[in-house]
Amino acid sequence: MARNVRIKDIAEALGLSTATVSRAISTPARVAEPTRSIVQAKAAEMNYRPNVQARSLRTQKSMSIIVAVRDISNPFYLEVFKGAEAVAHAGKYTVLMGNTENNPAREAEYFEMLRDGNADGMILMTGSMPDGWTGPNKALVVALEMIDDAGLSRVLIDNAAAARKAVDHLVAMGHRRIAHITGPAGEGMSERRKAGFVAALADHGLDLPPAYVQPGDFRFDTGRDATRALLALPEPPTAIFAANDEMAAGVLSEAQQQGLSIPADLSVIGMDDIYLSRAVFPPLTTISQPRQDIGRTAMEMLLAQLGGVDEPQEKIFPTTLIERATVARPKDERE
Amino acid sequence: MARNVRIKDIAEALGLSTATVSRAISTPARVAEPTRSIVQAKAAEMNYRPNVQARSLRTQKSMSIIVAVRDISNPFYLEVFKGAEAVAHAGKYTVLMGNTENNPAREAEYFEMLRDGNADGMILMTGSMPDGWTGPNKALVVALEMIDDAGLSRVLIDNAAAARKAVDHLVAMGHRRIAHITGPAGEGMSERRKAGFVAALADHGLDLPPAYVQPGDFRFDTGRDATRALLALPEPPTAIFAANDEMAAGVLSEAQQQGLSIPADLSVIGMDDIYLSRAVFPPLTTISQPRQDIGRTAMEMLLAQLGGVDEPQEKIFPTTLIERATVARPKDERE
DNA sequence: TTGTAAGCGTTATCAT
DNA sequence: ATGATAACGCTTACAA
Repeated sequence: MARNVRIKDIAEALGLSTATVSRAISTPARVAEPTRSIVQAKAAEMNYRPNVQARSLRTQKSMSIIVAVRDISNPFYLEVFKGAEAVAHAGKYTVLMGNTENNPAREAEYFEMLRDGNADGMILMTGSMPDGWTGPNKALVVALEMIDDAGLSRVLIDNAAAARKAVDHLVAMGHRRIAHITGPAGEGMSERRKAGFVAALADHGLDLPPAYVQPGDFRFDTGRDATRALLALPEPPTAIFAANDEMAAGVLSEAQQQGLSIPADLSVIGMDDIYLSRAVFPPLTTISQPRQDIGRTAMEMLLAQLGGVDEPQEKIFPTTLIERATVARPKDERE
Repeated sequence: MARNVRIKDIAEALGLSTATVSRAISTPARVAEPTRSIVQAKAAEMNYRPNVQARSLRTQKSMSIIVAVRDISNPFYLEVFKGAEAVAHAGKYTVLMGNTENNPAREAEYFEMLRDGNADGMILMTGSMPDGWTGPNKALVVALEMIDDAGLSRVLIDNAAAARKAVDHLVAMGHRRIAHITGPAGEGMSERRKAGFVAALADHGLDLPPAYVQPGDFRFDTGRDATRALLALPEPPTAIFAANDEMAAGVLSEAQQQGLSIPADLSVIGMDDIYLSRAVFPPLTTISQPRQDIGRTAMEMLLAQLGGVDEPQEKIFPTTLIERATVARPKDERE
C-alpha cells in the first residue's frame, strides 16, 4: 500500500507551492482560474484525500458532532438520530452517537469530548447538564426538552397539547372515566404530558380520582403494573392514556391477559408512534411526533450556531393523533 | 475561556522538556520515579487534556472505530452496538455509528473513512464489501455473518441450528404442519435459517408443501402478508416459525385480526428476541441470541487485530429457545 | 533517564 | 495571484 498522497505531492507534481494547492482545494475562490482547475484535476487524478486530523489540528475544528442520548437501546431515539445524521452528513460533519446510559459520569465524558475539541457541537437528549458547565462557546442544542435550561437552542413538541389531543379524542368518543400512566416523575416531558392531561380533563368537566393517575417510567413493565392497579379499582377507567407507546403496549398486554377485549372493553392511547405501535395487536392509536424532523431541525440549528448564529433558537413541532384500532366508544354508553 | 493547557505549558511550569512530560503521560514506564509522579500531579492540577488530533496526526492512529449497520432504525442492532461500544470505550476507543441505509454509496463512504485514517477499524453488519476493497491492513470484523467472505474475522451464531431448535420445540409440542416465513432471499442469514428449517423438518420425517415456505423480508408487513397466504391454504399450518421477531409480530397481528386465538389456534415462534417480543400479546416464544456478547466479542476481536493479532478469528455463539406464550399443542391433537 | 529537534499534513500569515 | 514559512500539539529518534 503506497503512502497516502499529500498536498506536498501534488505541489511537487505540478511545480506549485503547497499553499496554492491547499487553497485550490479548500478555498477555490482564492486561486486564479488556470491554476485552480489544474490543481483540482491533479488532485483527483492522484486520488488525493485530505488528512482530517492534520486539518483539524490546524483549524481547531473537528467537523464532528455528538448526539447524546440516555439510552441507545431505546428505539425512541433512532429516528431522531437518523434525521440529525442526514443533515450533518450533508454538511460534511460526522456524528458520534453518545450513549450516556443515564450515567452522569458518562454524560460528563461527552462534555469533556466537546471541551477537548473532539467534537464541535452536541445535541442533547439526555437528562441533565454537568454542574459547572460553562460553555466555552461550543454549539449546543437541546432536543425534546429533556433539559429545562434557558439560553440554549431547543427543538421540542408541545407535550401538554399532545396530551390534550388524546383526551379530546377519548371524550369525543364518549369516555368519561379516563386514566393516565405517567412517565418518570420530575422529568419535564412526563410532567408536561401529565399537566396537559389533567388540564384537559378539567376543561371537559370530568372527574379525576387520584388513583386514575398512575406512576410509570416509560417502560413496558410499568405500563402493565399500572394497568393492573387501574383495573382493580372499584370503578375502573374505560380508557387509558399512557405517556408513551411502550407503556401503552404494557396496557394492551395486561388487559388482554385479564381477558379484556381491546378496544371493546378498554380504550388505549399511547404516545410517540414508535414502530412498536404498529406491531402490537390491535394496532395502537397514538400521538405522533415528527421525530426525523426533530433530529433534522436540531442539527440545522447546531450547524447554524457553528456558522455564527448566536441567538438561541426555538422550534416547536406539532403532534398528530394517529387513529388506529385501540379506541372505541365505551360499553356503558352503548348499552 | 483560557486556552487549553498543552504539554509545553506543563514542561515550562516544571522546568522539564516536552519530551519528558509527554513520556510521563503516555508511556510512564519510560520515565524515572520522582519525575513521573510530579508530572502527573502537575498535569492533573493544570487540568491537562491531550489534544487528540495532534496525537492522531503524529501516531497515525485515530482511536476510533466504525460500527456499520444497514439501518440504524432497526432495533436489532442496538444491543449489539451497545456491547461493542462498552468494550471500545474501555479500550479508550471512540465508536462511530455508520448508517448505510442499504446504500452502496454510503457503504463505500465508510470504507473511505477507514482508508483515510478517520477510523482504525470497522465492524461490519452491512450487506457487502465494496468491490475492489484491498484492505490496507485495516482491522475489520464481520458480525452476524451478513457477509460471506473468507479471510475476515467473524462472530456469528449458528442460524441453522437455531431454526432447528424452533422446529424441534414445535414438533415436541405435537405439531406436524409447520410453516416458515423467510428473511430476504439471498442473504446468508435468511438462507441459513431456512436451510435449518427445511433440514429439521426432513429429519422429523415431516412433509413440507412448497407453500409452507413463504418469502419475507424481515419486516412486520411481510409477516402479515405471509400469514394471510398461509391461513388461506386449504390445509393451513398449525404452527409458524418466522425468521425474525418483527415478522412474527406480523403473524400474531394478522392471525388475531382474523379472529384466531394465539396460541390455541396457531403457534408462533420468532427469532432474535428483540424487546418487541416481550411487548406483544401474547408474549412471543422466540430464539434468542446474545446480542450484547456478539457486539462485545466483535469489538474484542477488532482490538486484538489492532493490537497485532493477524490470523482471522471466528466465534460462534449459542442460541436459546425462550418459551413465552405463543406455542401450545395443536388443536386437532387435543381433540 | 532526560533533552533536542524533527516531523506528522494542513492552513494562515505575511511577503512578493 | 502565488510563494515561503511558521504554527497547530504531540511523539519519537537520536544524542547527551
